[in-house]
Amino acid sequence: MSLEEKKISCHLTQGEADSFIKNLPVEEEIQDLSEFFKVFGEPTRLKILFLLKEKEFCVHDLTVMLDMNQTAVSHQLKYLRQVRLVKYRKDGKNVFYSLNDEHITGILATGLDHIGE
Amino acid sequence: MSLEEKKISCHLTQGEADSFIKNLPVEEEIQDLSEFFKVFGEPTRLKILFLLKEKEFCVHDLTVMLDMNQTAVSHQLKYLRQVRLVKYRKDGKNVFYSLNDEHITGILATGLDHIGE
DNA sequence: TGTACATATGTTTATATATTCATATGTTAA
DNA sequence: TTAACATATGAATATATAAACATATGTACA
Repeated sequence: MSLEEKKISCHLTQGEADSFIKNLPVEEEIQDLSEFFKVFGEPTRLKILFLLKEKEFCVHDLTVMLDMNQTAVSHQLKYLRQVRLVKYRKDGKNVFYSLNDEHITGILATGLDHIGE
Repeated sequence: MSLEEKKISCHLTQGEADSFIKNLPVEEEIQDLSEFFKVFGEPTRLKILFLLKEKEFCVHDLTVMLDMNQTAVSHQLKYLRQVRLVKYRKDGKNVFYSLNDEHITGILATGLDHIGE
């Protein structure tokens, strides 16, 4: 019996295990992917994204509609900026934010579809 | 000038703001949705899901392939069970886990598509 | 130029949670 | 029925992070 055939686990040989591990996304992709999904795993960010799906808004618009602290909204917008899901333009005293990724609407729709069962 | 027309924010009247707020998913949906996405926002859970996408595995299989503490794996499997993304069957000493949701593959693919740009 | 307004950001605090440790439960086979 | 193995789980710990607080920056306008 070769080394390859020896079970290292319930039903796995070393060779089989290696093969499954090899087909996993590499560590960096896993990290990036989890950070991408993490964005959507927080209620405030979700609400911001749902609002921006309709049209661009300035920070104060969002603060009013979300009924939240301006600071909290700004921090979340900074977060969304860093992961490049939103972009912004300055106009006088205001900064207008809008979506910057065409996947967002689809992702949100899939999620809604899921919980709507 | 009616109350409706008075700006309460940068460019919003009260009526407009109310309208956008009304079109948001209700609070409970937002909560459910964020908890759904939160599942995918963690590297260990992602790896488990990617592995289970191939075939069912017992806890020890996963522990070996992920090179992780059995306890940590069990805790994440419990989590995944609770949000109904995996199901399990017992077979003697082993418990085999498999995916329990047809959205998962699509969600993962969309995410990979996103980070692959 | 000073005041009000809009936004950003560093720090702190409170909370959530991933992992580990210790241990319990359950199963199989000697 | 005892030993070895597989899995689960409660508690402790360490870390991440959302929100709040204090404050800074930047803009417009009187």
